[in-house]
Amino acid sequence: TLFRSKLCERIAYTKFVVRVDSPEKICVMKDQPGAPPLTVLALSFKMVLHPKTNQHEIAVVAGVLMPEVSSSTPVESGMIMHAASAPNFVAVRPVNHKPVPIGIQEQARTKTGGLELVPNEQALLNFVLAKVMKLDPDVILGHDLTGFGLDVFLNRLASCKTRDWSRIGRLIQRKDLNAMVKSKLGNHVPDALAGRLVLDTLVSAKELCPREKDYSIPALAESLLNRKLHPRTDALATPIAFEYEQTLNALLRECVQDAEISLQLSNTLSVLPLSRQLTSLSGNVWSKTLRGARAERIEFLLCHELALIKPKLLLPDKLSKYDRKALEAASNPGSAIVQTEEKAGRRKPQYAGGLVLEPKKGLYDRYVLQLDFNSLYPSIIQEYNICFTTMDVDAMKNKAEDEIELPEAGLAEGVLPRVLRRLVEQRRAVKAVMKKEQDAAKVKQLDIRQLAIKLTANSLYGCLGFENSRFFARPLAQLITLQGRETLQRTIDLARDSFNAEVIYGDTDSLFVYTGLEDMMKVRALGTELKREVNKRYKTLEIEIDAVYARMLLLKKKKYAAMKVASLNEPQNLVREVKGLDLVRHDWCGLSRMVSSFAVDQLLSKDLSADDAIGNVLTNLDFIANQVMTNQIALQQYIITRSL
DNA sequence: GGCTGGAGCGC
DNA sequence: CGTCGCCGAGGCGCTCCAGCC
Repeated sequence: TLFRSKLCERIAYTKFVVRVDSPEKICVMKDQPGAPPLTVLALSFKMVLHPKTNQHEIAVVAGVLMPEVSSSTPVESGMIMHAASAPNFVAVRPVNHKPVPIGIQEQARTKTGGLELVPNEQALLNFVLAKVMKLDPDVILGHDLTGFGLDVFLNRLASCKTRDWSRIGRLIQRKDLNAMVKSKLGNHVPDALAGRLVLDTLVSAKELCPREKDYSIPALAESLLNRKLHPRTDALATPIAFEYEQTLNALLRECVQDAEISLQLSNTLSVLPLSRQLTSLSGNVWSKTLRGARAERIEFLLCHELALIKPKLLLPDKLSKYDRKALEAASNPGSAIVQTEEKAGRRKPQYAGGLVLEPKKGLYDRYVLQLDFNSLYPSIIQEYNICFTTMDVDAMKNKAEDEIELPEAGLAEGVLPRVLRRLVEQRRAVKAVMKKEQDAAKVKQLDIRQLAIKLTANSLYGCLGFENSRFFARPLAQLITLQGRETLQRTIDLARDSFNAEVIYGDTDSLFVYTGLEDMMKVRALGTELKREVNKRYKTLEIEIDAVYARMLLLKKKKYAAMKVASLNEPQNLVREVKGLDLVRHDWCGLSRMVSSFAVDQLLSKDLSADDAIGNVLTNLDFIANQVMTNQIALQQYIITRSL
């Protein structure tokens, strides 16, 4: 039944409300007309601290609107530039009861740059609510919205007792917002914004670019958008910046730029098309995919898969911590209840993980060959048909690792192997399209998509070992990592025994072989031969030549640096790769990283003997020490970043 | 000197 | 109209550091 919203009881701010008697009456349309375009509103805030309450208050809001965004195809970059050149609005209010500078007042009067001047925070909040109502965006987008911006916004809406606060979403909500934001239970942003998608580019970037280390706007703008930004202030501004036209103008520009950059990041990463595909893949709710809840995606993926198999199976209950404790207590009535301190951080490991070889430390100056298993854990699940449908997980619950046995050969393919096989097939298809694609931008987007499929496949294993997951099955996780360790060990033994190869290091799914060779053709031949010998032992498991290094400095487990041959056809073209060393860690200052980087460059230099390299390093150390003593190093170079 | 816990990496 | 639900979080391995006994 389709109601005009005004005629029925007010449920939503939308034009129409559709009410369905039963979920069974909902079906998927045949001949889908294609998804309607989305309206996207990028928001950005600047906060100040209230001097007495020490609470965040909102002082500036900027919005950039992008209408007619497709959720199926990536956005062309031209459209973003167009949207960015005209911010939809930027609003500012006086801070600490001091009027904003005359120049800013003048800008607001003449509406230059869409600037709006409002008398106080309450008015600012209402201004935003009115804008959101009018523009009615399907997607509200911004950087760190869920962790900061919208969170503070909701808190301010509550504190200022704003009328009809739920206009920020599409559902009319009369709940007491104050009670909502003050209850300790998690994040209320998505609930408050019911009916709109919340796209937090910080959350998305973390999921889609796991190798990135700095997820701040300037860092992401540089690495993903190739844009170097001017040094900027924090989202938390100082009140004094509101007293001068120049500093306030800079603040306003920054706020608009943050919204614009966030919009560009979302487009570059194709967050909307990608999250929509991921959602279709797992059959969960889109807004949850955007929240980055991987465990829930896997849960839905498996629930749908289980609904298809016959005979039908009961799904495992989803147990909360409380449920699990109650069950535990019921099964051991005599035992005392062990109070486990649940800390927010990482717990102690519950089972053994990957095998890490003790490295043969040193500087290697001839070719090193690196071989990697492709998607080791997903492959193992498929190779050995590991699944709760092929094994009696309950019976193994309290067994030691070496008592857990592999499923018998010849059983029908389990649910987990089948899901993974499908994911692998899809990823292969994406990669095939990528190879044919000429457009570099589209290649990048396809690359992100295949990465996302890979991440989904990899997090399946993670969810088996995750206590709060519906499909938590520690014995399976244990068996998978055990097979991983054995697979790597067998490969090392084979390399040593059949090829007389010197394995100098290996971590979980990789091994590094010192070839002692200087002829690339021979290195490739060895690699190919090793690969063939390993792969013929398995159906699904597959090892590949991951890299060849011309020089390698191996220091410790998970700490090494090497010159990687960029392309096997051009062995002269080398790229530095550094893992785990101080110079890749943010908890060391810039100066330290610089010195460390110089040392690594010297040691890995093709044209230098080790002695000469060491000599240069020592000279450089003296030079830098002198600069430090004579105060010639910028203070910036001494800053370390570390969370507490 | 051994132990523990936290941070931040690697996979 | 308010209450109820009380969730919301992928894994382990390793090094380095601080702090404690």
